[in-house]
Amino acid sequence: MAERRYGQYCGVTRAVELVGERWALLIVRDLLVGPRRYTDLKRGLPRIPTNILSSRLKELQEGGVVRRVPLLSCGLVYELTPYGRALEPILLALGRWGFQTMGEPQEGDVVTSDSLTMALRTAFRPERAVDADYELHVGDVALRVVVRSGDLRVSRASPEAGPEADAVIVADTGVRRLIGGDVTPAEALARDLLTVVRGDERFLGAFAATFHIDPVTATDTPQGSPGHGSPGPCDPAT
Amino acid sequence: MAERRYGQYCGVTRAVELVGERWALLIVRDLLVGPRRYTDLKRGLPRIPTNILSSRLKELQEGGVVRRVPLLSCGLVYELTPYGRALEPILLALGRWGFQTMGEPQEGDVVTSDSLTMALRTAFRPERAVDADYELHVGDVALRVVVRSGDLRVSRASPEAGPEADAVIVADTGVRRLIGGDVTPAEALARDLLTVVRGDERFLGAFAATFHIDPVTATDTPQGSPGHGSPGPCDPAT
DNA sequence: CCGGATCCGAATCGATACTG
DNA sequence: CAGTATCGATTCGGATCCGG
Repeated sequence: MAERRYGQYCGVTRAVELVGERWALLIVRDLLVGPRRYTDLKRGLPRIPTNILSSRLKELQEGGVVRRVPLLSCGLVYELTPYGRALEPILLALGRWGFQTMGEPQEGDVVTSDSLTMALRTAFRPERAVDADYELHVGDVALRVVVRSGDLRVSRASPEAGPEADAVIVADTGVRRLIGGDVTPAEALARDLLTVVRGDERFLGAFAATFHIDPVTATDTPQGSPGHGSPGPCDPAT
Repeated sequence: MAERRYGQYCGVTRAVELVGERWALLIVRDLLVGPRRYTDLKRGLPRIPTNILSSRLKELQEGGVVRRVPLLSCGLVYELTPYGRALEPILLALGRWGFQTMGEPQEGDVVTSDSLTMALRTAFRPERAVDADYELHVGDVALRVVVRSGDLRVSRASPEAGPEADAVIVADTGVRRLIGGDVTPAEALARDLLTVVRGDERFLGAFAATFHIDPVTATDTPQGSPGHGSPGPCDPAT
């Protein structure tokens, strides 16, 4: 099980050797939410084969990204090492980047608690954040989302204790267009992309201000430096 | 050739579906330096099978990451779309992350012009940059590295025109320890990790100030939020 | 239930050869 | 220069099984 190498002495190469294998970054994504048991990971990644999960965890441990922590008489959990946690800004940026071309969900796609939590983190704008307390339902995931003084805290919504949040938003995948700015809160309500089942509908404005991802933001360097130009002095056609 | 899906409706998932396949991010890395021909990419990725390069380029085009641009009577090049270029900060961060655990080169590892260029970009500190003009040799790659008023420009060193740069640094892979801060410029010279074949050796101090990657920088959130805690109220052992 | 290990067919990857 | 074709080696996916 020697790790598959690319044969280059380079930081990017080393990085993709550590976390570039199939499923690895999704495991890291879930572990960024918190330590997880083997079974939690399996539930959060419904289509991962168990032998692959097992291999990845082993490789991530060898790479110093993940640590295996036994709990006193309670089984064990996997958690990120400090080195693994340093991937957080990278995964948030990757999530923002991928968000922009997500389109509509494909048949069979699921939304998991951890992926939705990370999605909210990627979209969170501390500088525009409006204090509020939401309960957000997407698919069959229900999260409690508390925004307070520029800080975001996401946890699972407790099923029994009902009337706690300021607003309960039910938004099966339509929340993407709100966060992406494709629709205004009013439009989203009018087109029934989501509903506010309890609390003032105006909390939707606060939500849209707090969670937002704008389209692209490419660095507009004029595409590469000259001097590397193997292409030479030819103009692009069209 | 249907893209291999993970079955999750999530930004990170979408991102790894677009650029997570083997070799894809290394292709993007090279294209971040500038538009490249098929053959350039092949030379820059010596161990990529040509059919894989072909497949990846096709997939990256379908994903809107790469564009195929015919040159007037001069063949064609691949270049990043604006969406693809938006990966630049992510690849730079990944490069910094991987850099920290690169260790010594393995047998057969190569350093390519594009990978070294990107490595310099990942390590570049505009705020500490000292204006200078280097010629940097690593392996059989020779780059011209010009730092001027907080700006970095890297190009291939022209083999014939010799005496141009302020200093010529020859540093087969030892430059990693200098950039990583493992050694001071003086130590690097004393231990013969690199040599300054022309120009004042003090340019090495400028170089080390300008190009630097420090160890880790993990966000020190106390490891995940409570409320997600399936692990429950058990203390970690040890 | 938890934490995997094992087995096997299907898909992908790697290496080389070949072509317009 | 810019790929396609072929084929064996690996890896992945899906299912089952097993010890605590």
